Amino acid sequence: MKNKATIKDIAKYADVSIATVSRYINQSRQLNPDTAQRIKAAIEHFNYIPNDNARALRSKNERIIGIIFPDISNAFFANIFKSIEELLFEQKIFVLLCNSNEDGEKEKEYLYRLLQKRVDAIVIAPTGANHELLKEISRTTPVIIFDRKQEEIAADQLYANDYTACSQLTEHILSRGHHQIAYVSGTANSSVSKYRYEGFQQTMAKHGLTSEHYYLITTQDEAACRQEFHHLLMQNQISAALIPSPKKLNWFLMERNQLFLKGYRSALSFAGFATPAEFDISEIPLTGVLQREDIYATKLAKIIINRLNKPNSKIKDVELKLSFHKGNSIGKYGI
Amino acid sequence: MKNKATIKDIAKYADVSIATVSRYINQSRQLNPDTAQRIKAAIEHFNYIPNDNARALRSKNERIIGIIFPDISNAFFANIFKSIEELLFEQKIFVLLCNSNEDGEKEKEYLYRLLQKRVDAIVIAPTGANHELLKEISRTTPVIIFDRKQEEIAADQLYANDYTACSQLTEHILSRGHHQIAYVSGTANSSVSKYRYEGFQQTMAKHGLTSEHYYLITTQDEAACRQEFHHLLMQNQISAALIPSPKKLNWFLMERNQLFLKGYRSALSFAGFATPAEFDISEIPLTGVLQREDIYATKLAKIIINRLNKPNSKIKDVELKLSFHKGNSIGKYGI
DNA sequence: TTGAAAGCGCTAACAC
DNA sequence: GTGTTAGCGCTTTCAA
Repeated sequence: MKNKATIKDIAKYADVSIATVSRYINQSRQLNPDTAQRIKAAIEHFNYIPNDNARALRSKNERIIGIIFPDISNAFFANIFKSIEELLFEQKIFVLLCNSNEDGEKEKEYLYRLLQKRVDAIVIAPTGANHELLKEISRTTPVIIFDRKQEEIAADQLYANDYTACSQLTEHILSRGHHQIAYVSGTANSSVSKYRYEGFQQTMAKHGLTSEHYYLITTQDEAACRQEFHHLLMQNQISAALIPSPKKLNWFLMERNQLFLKGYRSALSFAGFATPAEFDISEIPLTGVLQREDIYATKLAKIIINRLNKPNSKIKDVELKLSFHKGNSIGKYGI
Repeated sequence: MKNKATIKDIAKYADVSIATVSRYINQSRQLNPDTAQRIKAAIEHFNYIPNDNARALRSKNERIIGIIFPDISNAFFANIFKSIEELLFEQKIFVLLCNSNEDGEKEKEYLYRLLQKRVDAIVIAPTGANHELLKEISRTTPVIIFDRKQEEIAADQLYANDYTACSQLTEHILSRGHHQIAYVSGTANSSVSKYRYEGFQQTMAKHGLTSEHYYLITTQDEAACRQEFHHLLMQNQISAALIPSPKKLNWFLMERNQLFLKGYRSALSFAGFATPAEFDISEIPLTGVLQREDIYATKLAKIIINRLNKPNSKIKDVELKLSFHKGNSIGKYGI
């Protein structure tokens, strides 16, 4: 590939200095119409496109951020990305998208690489493995922690009221008479899973129900997890399942549909955390906590853009209040 | 945020020249162990991280590519991204992910911005609106055209045998006796949709079936499209539906499940193009063309990496041969 | 309104 | 082994 034209080529061709060309490009000063015309012609002649990196090196304004998500094929994160991308595009901000794959080492490596690229900010839904590193980075580079709250880090954070929401959901299940409950653990180590589980556990404890009264499913693997759901739907011991993750709830609904279509009607009640997609595909009105990606995305984009424009503004710590929808998927116990 | 340390700071602190620091960082030469030790200490003292942009400016090696996809929330593209990201990560290549949203203007703007960033390559599943621009860009920057073949552009291309695969699928439907068929159009303007439609249409024509013998659904909007599917499933005029897009096939399966669960058993046969996910969620073995994202991704990554390492190597034009799976979703006509 | 020159943070050729 | 120096492509004073 041949070398691209530089500002020098333009200057020489238009018979002006490079400073003048720069002024033309940035429209930072009035130029003699004649000069401007010559520069314009030169730019067209060479198909000149300014080098943004050289520009950034000089003027310290990258207009690039890095986003580290644990799993971009997870519809929740994919939808978040899509939504904020739109808002960032308008602000002429580029995104280096990184997939940590829930792997602490990979996440760490990405953090270093993003720092080398001198991104204007790092948005991250952290694995939890690099807590100290994030704390340190946040002292010199804007860090925005998304979805998974990190305690004791002085950075913008946006997360949900996971503890409370899950606690309320548990209360509801109990109020319908269920006392043998299956609980499906979320991603290991993530704060989201932790808080939701605490919400569940402590609410159970409040009602005198200990770990003997619930059945914990900790499998993360899709096939194995669906196998567990299968068993759950076929038996009668456990009367309700609490699935506090849209992705796993989706698997559950798939599994349930399969059985349903084969003619098996399970009596198992269920509830969980869901995005609009799961509410949509469930044929029975879902009882659960709705996580609207568009709301997350709008708030997240706002925080990002604000941080870039006002690097020294006060740190934001936003807890999204998720609302709890009462459907029919939790039946009255025994009926 | 305070300014980051530069190579100068390190040099001064370690009492060496910046060249020596550079050598230490790049391990490009043997250093006196003592000197190396002092530099190491200085780097730790300042928490120094080299500026990759300055480096790239000098040595012309960005190790960044741009990817423009039409819809990253589409599971097909999200999975492709996830898979190639893994391979690119190993090669220390960053990705600027751009969502064209099927919008030609936005795509055009992204193309210019990527050129300004001097990306090493542009990977694009084009809307089709910027054909000429792409042709021009491909003369100076490596362009890799994915999924949607663009005629007459001298760039690496990876796409599927859409015409043939869809033609075979149509043959199969006809061989089972169906002659009143619904065809669901894909994305407007995309070459994928075009070739698949031609495959369908010409195969129909070969059997003497013209546009009177099939019912075309062109809606792109999700709700409206599902509404159409609903009608289709409830009536008896049309006996088979051909849905040549995983995304829409997914909507179709959802709609079908809803009806099924409500007790309605539709006699409609159906087939389409599907990723493993759709094969998985369909309770009846699906008849259709399987699009394995992992295969696309592996080939795509290989092309990208090869192009970056050998910019002048011969242009690759790869047609993926999609295989056609015979399930049970196309019943024998009248049964 | 324009040009000359310094310099952003780094690499690489050349010298010692 | 290490330092000096030029320069990547651009912006931004400072002069004129």
